[in-house]
Amino acid sequence: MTTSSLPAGSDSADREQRGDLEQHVGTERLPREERRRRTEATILEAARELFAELGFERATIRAVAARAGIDPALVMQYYGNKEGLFAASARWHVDHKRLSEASLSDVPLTALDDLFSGMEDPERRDGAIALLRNCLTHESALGVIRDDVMCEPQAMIAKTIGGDEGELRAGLLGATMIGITLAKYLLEIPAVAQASREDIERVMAPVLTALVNPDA
Amino acid sequence: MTTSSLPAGSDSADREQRGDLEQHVGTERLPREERRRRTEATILEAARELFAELGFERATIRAVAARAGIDPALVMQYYGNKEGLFAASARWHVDHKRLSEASLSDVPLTALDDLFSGMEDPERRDGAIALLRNCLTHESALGVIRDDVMCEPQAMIAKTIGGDEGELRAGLLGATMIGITLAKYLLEIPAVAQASREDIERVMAPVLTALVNPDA
DNA sequence: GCGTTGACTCAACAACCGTAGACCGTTGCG
DNA sequence: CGCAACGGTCTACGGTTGTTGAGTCAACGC
Repeated sequence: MTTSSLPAGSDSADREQRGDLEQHVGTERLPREERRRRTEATILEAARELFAELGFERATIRAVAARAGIDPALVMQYYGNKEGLFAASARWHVDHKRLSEASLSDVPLTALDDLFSGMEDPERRDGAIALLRNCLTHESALGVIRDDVMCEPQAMIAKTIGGDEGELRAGLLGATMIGITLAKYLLEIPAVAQASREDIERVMAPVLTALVNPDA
Repeated sequence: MTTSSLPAGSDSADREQRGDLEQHVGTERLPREERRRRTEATILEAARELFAELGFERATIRAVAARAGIDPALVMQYYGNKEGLFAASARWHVDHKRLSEASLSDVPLTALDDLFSGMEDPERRDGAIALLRNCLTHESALGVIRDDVMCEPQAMIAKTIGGDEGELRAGLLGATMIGITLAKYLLEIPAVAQASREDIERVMAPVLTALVNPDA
């Protein structure tokens, strides 16, 4: 019986917040493997939420465990240390195939589309925000953003653009996309945050076209 | 030399790094007022450097004091608490007059110019980077970025652009500028970081013109 | 049924951080 | 000169954090 009660009076009251998902992973009886998978997923989901909301430093392992309804030590058992937990939490999905197959005139809308669908999919959203939120203050988050999110896609786009300015233009496209993402979803600059996906696409599409295809 | 070694020894051994500016603020004898001003400035400079390099959480008051060559308690005496120190450190200069007087066709280059001159002026650079570095994880840094750096200038630009899309376009201009700044100076995306100021201005000027003045 | 494995908890450690208060020597003023 | 004010240091407290190791109990294979 894994009590869903308060951790009595040990260290300090781990009363973070939540009436959210207080029940421990398995009040129900389950086969070991299935149970393990569920706990792992529960921890990961809690970690993603907190890393996304609070950032790496302020999201404590104790708070993650409390949100997942388990003991802090269990988090260590699953992910080794806080860094490992973060590495498993922060994820960004890039559609390489779609991007490499896009023609020059399709690049702007493809990029915008990838961005929005990623940020508006509840499945991917928290992982992406966790990554973005920490990319300025956390080394490994920066690494993922720089390499997987920026450099790699940029290389493909640069090839599509061509010329000796291809890389620079692709880089500036990436910078612009990051800027819009941050402004809308992290900084929540009103003018951008309140705008609909369609508004932004309509305004930005010709602008980005002027960036990647200046001769058009 | 900006090595940021982590404290190796125990609590009492505050031997951070040395050789840097180890001599205390006044080995020399100075009038009280002058002496006070100098220590204050020294602390602020050390704080700016560390907040810019490491971010708010990882930049400890002990490390700031060590870099300034003084006692940690003195920092508290000058700035009240860590939050106060940060508020005094993180600064962004916006040239309101220049921006409000710019004609529509001048807006792009004015914005780019303000950005670069701010980031390349050693006097303002660290304060700006300290602000940017923490704007995703620190509430008061976010407040300054959102209000003073984004919203306020955007309102002026929106007025210059006019129309019912003015605010959105001004917001997206701001988002783009932030994106380029982060990519070049914080994330250090190679394609953008290695590009010269002139390269970026040349490529982006017509693009930003298409954003703020789509009818041109 | 029984021993073993594995999921999970409990209690604690060691380090570090921001901060407070007592203390010291010099400077400035009457 | 003498005394108050001030710049500055020293020491320590209370709290939080990541992390560990021993221990508990149900699930599993035989």
